[in-house]
Amino acid sequence: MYPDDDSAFPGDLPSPRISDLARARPPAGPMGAPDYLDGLNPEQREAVETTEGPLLVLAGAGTGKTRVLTTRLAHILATGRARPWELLAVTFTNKAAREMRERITHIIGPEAEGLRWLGTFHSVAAQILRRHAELVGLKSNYTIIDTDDNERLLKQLIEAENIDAKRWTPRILSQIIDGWKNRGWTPDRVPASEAGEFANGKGISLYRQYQERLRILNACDFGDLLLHNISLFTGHPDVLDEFQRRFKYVMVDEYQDTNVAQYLWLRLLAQGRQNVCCVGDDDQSIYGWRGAEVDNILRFERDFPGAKVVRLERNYRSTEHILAAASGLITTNKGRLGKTLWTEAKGGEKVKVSGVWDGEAESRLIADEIERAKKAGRKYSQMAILVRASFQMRAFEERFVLLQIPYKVVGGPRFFERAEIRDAHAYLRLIQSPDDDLAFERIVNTPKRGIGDTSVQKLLQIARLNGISTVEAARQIIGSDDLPARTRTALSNFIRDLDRWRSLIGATHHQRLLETVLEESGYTDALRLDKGPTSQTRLENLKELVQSMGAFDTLEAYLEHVSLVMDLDREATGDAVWIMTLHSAKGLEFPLVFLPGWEEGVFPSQRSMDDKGEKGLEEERRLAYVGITRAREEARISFVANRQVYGRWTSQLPSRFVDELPIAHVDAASETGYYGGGPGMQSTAASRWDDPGTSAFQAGSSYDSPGWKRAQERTSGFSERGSSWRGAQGVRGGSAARSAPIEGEGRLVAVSAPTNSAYSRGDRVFHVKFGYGKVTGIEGNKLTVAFDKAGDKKVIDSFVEKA
DNA sequence: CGACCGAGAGTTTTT
DNA sequence: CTCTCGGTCG
Repeated sequence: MYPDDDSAFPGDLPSPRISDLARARPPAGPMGAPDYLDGLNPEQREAVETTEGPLLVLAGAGTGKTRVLTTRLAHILATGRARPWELLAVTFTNKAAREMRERITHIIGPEAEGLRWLGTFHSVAAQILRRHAELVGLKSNYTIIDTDDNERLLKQLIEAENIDAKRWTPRILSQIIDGWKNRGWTPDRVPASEAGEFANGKGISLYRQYQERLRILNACDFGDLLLHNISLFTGHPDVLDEFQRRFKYVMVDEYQDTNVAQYLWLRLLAQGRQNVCCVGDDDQSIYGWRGAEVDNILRFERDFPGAKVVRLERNYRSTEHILAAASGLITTNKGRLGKTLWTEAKGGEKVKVSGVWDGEAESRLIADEIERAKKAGRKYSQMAILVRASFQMRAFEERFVLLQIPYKVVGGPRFFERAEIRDAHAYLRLIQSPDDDLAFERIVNTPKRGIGDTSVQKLLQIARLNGISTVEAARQIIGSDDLPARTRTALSNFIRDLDRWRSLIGATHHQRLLETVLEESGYTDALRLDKGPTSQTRLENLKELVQSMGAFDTLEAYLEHVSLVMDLDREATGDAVWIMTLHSAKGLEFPLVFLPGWEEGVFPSQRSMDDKGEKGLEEERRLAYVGITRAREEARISFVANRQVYGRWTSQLPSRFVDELPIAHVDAASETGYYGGGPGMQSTAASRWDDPGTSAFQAGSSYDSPGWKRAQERTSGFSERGSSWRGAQGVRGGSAARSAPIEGEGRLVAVSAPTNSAYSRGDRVFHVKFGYGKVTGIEGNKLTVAFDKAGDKKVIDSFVEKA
């Protein structure tokens, strides 16, 4: 897992102790302590003031993590322990880095501008690599390629190997290679056991070829930034030493999301002085699927002997019920470092759980609640719908359009990933550096100018054979008779245009330059003629792109920026409900949060469980934890009995996570009539939520009460045995007698008794969505029915009636 | 070169 | 179901 754990690294370097610490006096507040320490709780303050030696800050959701991080940085600067350029502070996203910089500026003023090494892992690594690129076989003006270029490159390699590119797609290979890079493996380090991952063992060889192509192109992908840094440090101890000395203090945000390569990188840099502070929350590790290793945080104390661990457990965000519901849920996970969040915000609303008939009813329910909340004085922007997967968003969007509720979808295709933006960038890149072959390939025939694929292939071949750039190959071929005259003319015109545009650099402002290029190349004209539904938006995107370039002095500066910061601050839109995935909600908070789709297979996602088993399930559970803890005042969970997935109706079971919520902090909302979704279902007699005496989590009870312990010991999912949801539905189908509440381990549990089902095999039944069918199997209150039209389905008996 | 058709897929997202 | 991709035909 951790390659060459110790052997690959140079031995510990002398760690010079800073003897003249803290001579400078920080600005003093009324109590004699510096102002910025005011209002920190004791744990936060300890984390801030523990500047020397390794420190792990376990910061639960809403415990003031960012505040600690920024105050700590400010404290180190204010006490004169280090100068801004001697601090290394890494985050995962540009947004986090920006926010941190802003907040530090707020505390210490303009001195924060000197924090050159505050940034994302990738931007810091890119800076380091620029200085020493030649030591890993690159030039310092190397380009950073995006996933698009990456896949196109791989496609060429796959095809050159005569591998079936349908079975073994560039995307799959790209992901495999990325996974290897995330684990810190260069081609010669990939273990043989991984060889079978792609096209019968051709993966490693393709990886090697890919790296070779990148080197020739003087380019790297995102993973390379870290990997090249690691090779640089391990291969050149003097360079490592330089950076170890430079970085007096190292700080890492969201440590639970680091992958192995990032971990190795950090460990190399922090090894010298040992002044490393990692902040994270193992319970919020939700990026395992892209290489994050929770292990990194779990093993911190082993990697840095003598490490101090500070737990931030006081939550400032959510009310007691929300916190308790989330905490109860997450305790089902094993292998946690363990935290017990608490709050002074007692009471508040319980977490509301509602079950409804289908997706449409769910969107109707949530839209209604949003309107009601709006009437009660909440702003739309205080409410958010957090879904597991983006396909769930549509139902809400449709409903909102109908009711004219303003909403804003976060995520989706990002600005810099749109084709038209990439095309524009490719033009700029090619104008800037004529040997950017990837850019050339991208736009040589965009818009269509009569240079087809065959011609391009020929150009590539010539370029490869002669070791020249594709543009150079094009120049040569124009003078030959190797291509049809028409194509040569087109190519010649294109090259002529490129040269002309290039001559404008410096003379013309880069904003104007891009406009000229887009006009003269025919790009905008082609878009204007395009009658597709998106062409208008694309034109607007291009305008916005031109706009965004204004913030940069030169074209070069702009291009350097976009390759690393694939993110654009869009102007804030007005008051609107947020719709986003749980993943993109991490780090955010809202007074009112809706969590729809809590059904087995949707959330937890079937695929996560299939692919990663128990580990995948635990990550899903952490995602649920993240979801609930986004809520400040109210969290509303919902699930449906029937859902249309890819046009097929499927009957759904409530998520096991619903069952894992501690009863005392949950409200089944049966009194409001939601819990059944229809008339006659308002008062669900035997909902397990209603019983007050069974909770391990009652107000005032401590987490180590006997009931709590029992809840922790409970292992298997409740929905295996039946759930109150079915019990609730039972009322409708007249099958209440079949679902009897029983007392089990201190919990009131509705379990179906399999013996007395109202149906038997062979019965003809009718289902509202599926139509007529015949019962072929009975399992508790779940029936297997062979429907005449819809085929075999598992349904809950209360959803069918005798035909 | 462009328009049309059929097959296949179809979490989560950053840099 | 809906979208994207690739292939084929005119």
